[in-house]
Amino acid sequence: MRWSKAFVPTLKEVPAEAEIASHQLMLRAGLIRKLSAGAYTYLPLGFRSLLKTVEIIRDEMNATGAQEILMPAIQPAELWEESGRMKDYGPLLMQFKDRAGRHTVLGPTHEEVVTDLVRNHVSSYRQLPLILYQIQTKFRDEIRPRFGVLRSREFLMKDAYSFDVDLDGLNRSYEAMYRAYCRIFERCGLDFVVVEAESGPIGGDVSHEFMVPSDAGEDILLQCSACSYAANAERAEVGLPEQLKQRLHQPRTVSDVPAVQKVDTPGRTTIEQVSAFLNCRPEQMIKTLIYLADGQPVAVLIRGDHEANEAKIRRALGVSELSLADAETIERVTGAPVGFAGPVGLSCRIVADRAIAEIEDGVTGANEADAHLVHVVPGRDFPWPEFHDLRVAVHGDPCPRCGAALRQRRGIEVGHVFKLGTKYSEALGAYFLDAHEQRRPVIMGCYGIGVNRILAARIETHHDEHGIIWSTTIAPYRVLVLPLAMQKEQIVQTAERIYEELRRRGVDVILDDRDARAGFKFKDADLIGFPLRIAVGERGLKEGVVELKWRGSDQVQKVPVGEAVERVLAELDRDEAETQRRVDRHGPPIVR
RNA sequence: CGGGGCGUAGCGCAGUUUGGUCAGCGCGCCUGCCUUGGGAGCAGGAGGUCGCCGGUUCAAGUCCGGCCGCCCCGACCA
Repeated sequence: MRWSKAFVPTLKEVPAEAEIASHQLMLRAGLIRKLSAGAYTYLPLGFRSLLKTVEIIRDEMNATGAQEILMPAIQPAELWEESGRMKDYGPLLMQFKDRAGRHTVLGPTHEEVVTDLVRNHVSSYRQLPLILYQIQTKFRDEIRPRFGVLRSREFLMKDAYSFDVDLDGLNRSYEAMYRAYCRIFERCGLDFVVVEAESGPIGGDVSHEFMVPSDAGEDILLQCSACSYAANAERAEVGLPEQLKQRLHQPRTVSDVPAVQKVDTPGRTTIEQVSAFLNCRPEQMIKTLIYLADGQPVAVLIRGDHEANEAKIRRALGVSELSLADAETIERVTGAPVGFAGPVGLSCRIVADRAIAEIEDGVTGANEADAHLVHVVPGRDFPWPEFHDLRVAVHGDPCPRCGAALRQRRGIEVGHVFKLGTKYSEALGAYFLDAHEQRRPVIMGCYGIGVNRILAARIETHHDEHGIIWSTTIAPYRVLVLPLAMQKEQIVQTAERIYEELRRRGVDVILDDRDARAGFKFKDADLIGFPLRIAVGERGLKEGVVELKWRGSDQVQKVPVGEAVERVLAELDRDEAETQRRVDRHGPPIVR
């Protein structure tokens, strides 16, 4: 490509709308432009990177035996009613009625459509296993699109779906996808970690996320400082030290805590307000949350400085529906308005996070308006409750595997794999006949990659004050030939020769043939971040050399003009081999 | 959806408090000269219904009302 003919609108100044590095650089380097909130045009350079990423994904997916298909973005709403997901996915769906009045949605994901396909065309165990995938635009009416392409309303997703006859088959498919994902992200030049995850509205029980650690990430992950445990904060378990474990079975007898005392706390309903008003620490407070668990009120006790984890509560209670109770229910259950609930004298079921067992002299709501209780001792003033891990894990908590401290960091989710089981096959009726003529639901898994996010994550984690630092694998062009002065015949001719020869040898290369000053071209080159730069200038030519420089390095290699092309090819080969080594270094996946 | 901020030329911004030489600056763009190893210099020039609609006023970018768009924070009693 000749730069003079290319549509590459770079920006010297940072657009006001962009806050994080990747967003700013994608705009400045002329990779994307915004149409409206969460909707972006990919310009030629950005689109090249996107397509290269797609090709890597396709290559690795095909290598697993998965088969590529393309499903419609337009989906009948009935399918979503049928799967039961209209309810919990509803607000996220872009919906419309077509001219015939048919309720239609734009696909945010394709479990329904692919399961419909399979139920209609797979009826025998002989047709399984099967993995189908597609790379397609997804639509989600996000609450708040943000950070450029990191959370957008329209984005490119690779979604794969596996269909197996039994759990062993599912495990094999899952592992194959997991392995392929590691290879894909490694090839794209991402530093990623795999974490245990909550499956959310997709459903299923086992799930892993592929995270690129970065402060710009929206997810919080907890990683053990000693062992290999890593999990999304939504999922992370809190380790149980032996000492605390003992205590859970046997309330300590405390003799030096005075009797419970009721104190006035007019209008103080939050932990902050009460702790400030009564001058106590949030760690002393017993937060009492009234939930409706499958319609039944349950009081959940959480230490004041901790946060309840609804997924954990749901699992601990063994219920499918869980939500915080409405004001009316709270008043009925506790006898007090919202903000004054406490476990003392409460008649409904009570479950507590394990940290409650360590409170010796607690503060909690009095189940009476404008009043709290102090000197509350669990086991003395209210029955010793059942204990579970019910809170969100935080930095410093013990690892559930080895007890070492968990470290907290933020991460960008680039991929997610789920073991779905039979959620969709049963809801939509995807059955097959096994070898014993038994009718059984297909066992499913699903596997997603946010393609746009790969670009953003790479940039977010690989840039400097001058611009982007691409991996050669997904850079818009791998090589830039940069003649320093266009009015010097010899410079232009040399640059042209190298450019043409590289093209002939199959290298994707761009020639900056713009009649601009050298400094200007250098700035653009660094901003976009073409990995390998060949500068052709008067100074070098006097010695018969051109200058080779990798974007991420300070080293400039002087190479005789005649050897330039071979050297570039050798450098690219070396780089490729290095990538391959990194990919191969990934051993068997950590699938639990 | 709640809170906060913003909307003036392609980009970044000033001007709005106190209505009236208030259509401005820098970058970018065009023309010419000059320059050519890290976003040069000089001269000339093009480009804006001041987000939209309505109101107040002799007069509105500026005041009032409504709407739209964009960005950031936060979302289900703690």
